[in-house]
Amino acid sequence: MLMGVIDLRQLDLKHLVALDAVAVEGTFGRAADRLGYSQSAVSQQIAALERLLGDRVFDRPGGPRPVVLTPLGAELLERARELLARVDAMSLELDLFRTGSAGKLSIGTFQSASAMLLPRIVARMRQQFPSIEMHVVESDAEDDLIRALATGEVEVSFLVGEAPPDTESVHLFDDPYVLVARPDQFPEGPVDPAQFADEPMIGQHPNACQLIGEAGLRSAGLSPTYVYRTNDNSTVTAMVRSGMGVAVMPFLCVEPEDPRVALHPIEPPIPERSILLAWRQNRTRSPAAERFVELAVEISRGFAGQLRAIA
Amino acid sequence: MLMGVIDLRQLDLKHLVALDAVAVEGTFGRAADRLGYSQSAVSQQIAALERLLGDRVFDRPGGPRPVVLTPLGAELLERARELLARVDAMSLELDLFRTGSAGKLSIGTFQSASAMLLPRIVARMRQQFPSIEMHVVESDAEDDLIRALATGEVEVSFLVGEAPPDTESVHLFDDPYVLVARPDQFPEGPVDPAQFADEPMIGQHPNACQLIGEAGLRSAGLSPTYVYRTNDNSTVTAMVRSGMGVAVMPFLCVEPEDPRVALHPIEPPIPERSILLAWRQNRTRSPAAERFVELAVEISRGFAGQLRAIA
DNA sequence: TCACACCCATGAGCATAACTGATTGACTTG
DNA sequence: CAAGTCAATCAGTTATGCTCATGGGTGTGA
Repeated sequence: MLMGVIDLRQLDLKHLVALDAVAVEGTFGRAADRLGYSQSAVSQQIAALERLLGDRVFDRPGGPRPVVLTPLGAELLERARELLARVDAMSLELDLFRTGSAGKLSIGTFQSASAMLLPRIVARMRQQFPSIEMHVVESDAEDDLIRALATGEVEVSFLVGEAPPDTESVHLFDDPYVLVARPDQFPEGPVDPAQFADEPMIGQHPNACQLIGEAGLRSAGLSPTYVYRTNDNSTVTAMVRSGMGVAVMPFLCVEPEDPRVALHPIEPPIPERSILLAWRQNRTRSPAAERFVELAVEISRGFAGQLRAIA
Repeated sequence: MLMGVIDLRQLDLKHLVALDAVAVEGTFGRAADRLGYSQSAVSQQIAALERLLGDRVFDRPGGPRPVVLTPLGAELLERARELLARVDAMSLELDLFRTGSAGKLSIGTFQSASAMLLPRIVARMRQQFPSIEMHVVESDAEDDLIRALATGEVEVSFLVGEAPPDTESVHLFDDPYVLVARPDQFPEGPVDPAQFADEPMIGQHPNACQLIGEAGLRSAGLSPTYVYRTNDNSTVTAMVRSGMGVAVMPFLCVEPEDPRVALHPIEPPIPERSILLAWRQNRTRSPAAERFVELAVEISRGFAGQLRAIA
């Protein structure tokens, strides 16, 4: 940080622009015209530059002959142009960033959100803002996501349940738990928890969704016994299909188009799983994050409609 | 050149330094202490930055909590640090250039100078200033060299004879023409031009050195007939050795250690060839060029002594 | 050779930008 | 709720940057 004789940090970028203009025009006066200054101003700007460098940057032959760069001036100009180009590039990049058409966005998510919700949002983002670079951090441990949010590792994160402290969030929708069973196992329509109280259960390894679901079942009076646990949702349905048992899963987690299993609303319902999108409280969000939130809300509305259709 | 919303060319580098300090310290006040400003000043500097960008670069939570970068601020800081590093590098580079310990130097030269003089100077330069990058332009047409000097393609150039207009120069030494003959051809010591008036001559294709030499011979009353011309000096001596003829060459051009040819001063002498080092008049020379001139003078003095020894 | 044209440097005057110091208001914490 | 911390802001001063006018130095053409 300690500089030698020259410390260009005191430099004014205007002076470099003036240097360039004079070098091109060959005359302080014409350069001044071009820049909209008086000749005197340009003279003083170049003088300031030379004071900073400790040496002349132009030879002034006097009379009507044009001024010419000294070797030092030529070295400086070469670097100055590069620097100004860099500054212009910065202006552009930051402008793009500010308007949200470029930038980086890190997103926290968990399995079911990344399975059903995230792909649609990401697809829309990539289509509307192709220059936004997205990075996804997935964890099924809610704590990880909250921590990532707090450290800034992710700027927004999908979460389940209540908004943690120091965050703001939007509620996206409530994801009801549904019963997944063999097609012939129950008549179409709602099923009472009592009807499958004795069925062996298929489920995920304990994570936020799973635990909330189990708590819901217990509060409905059931004591479910799990005969198989896997975090792979298609394996869950496969197990149901094979007759090993039934599953109670968030609607988001099941592939609704699979004709080989039946989905039943649970009636009376067990508490829904609230899906929300959270970010740090009182922090300015990047425009990219704003867009992401907007899109998430919009797409979630579509999901909510879908949910009403089966519930 | 027309900027969008943001034009960082109006930016003051001090503001970027302040941005960095605040980001590191977490507080306007501590950043101010570090920078030697008042808290108010830093506050205003950041405000100026934000005015320029059109958006906040820090979130100010209020109270004793530290300020934190907004996403835009983080993007800016990343680029700002890069830019400041570049500026510091520029300071260093220009300082090295200014003191002559680094830089570029283009040198104009012609055959005999590049054969005998240039290697020694270049060697000393490379040894004393290893970071100076030298570029040599060689031409046996004096006009080319003068033109290169005028356009700035070379900053200094070796020349023969008189200094052209618009140049300054130092006289390095006078290079006498010597007779190159077979060892048994003449008795050791000076030879009168009349003694080899009828000998067939070996010489170079017409260039500055050669023409000056021929003119000298003619003014001494000779009408030399050339039976072989080559620009390769060792071929000239080889031809002399083979008995094809004798050569009159600038002393600089002959390899003085070759025992298979004899060198004779010419007495009365034909006009010497004045060797000088020239540069553009009234132009600031780069420190590298100054060093080069100094070294050239110094080394030429050694040559002059060597010349006196045989003349 | 002399007047002229051209061009940069410089000084005076002025506007504005930048900094200091003191104060205010917002917010957190004990 | 009081104390402490911190950024914003206001007023006042200093410094900087600009314009205008002028001076000096250097080629150029009558």
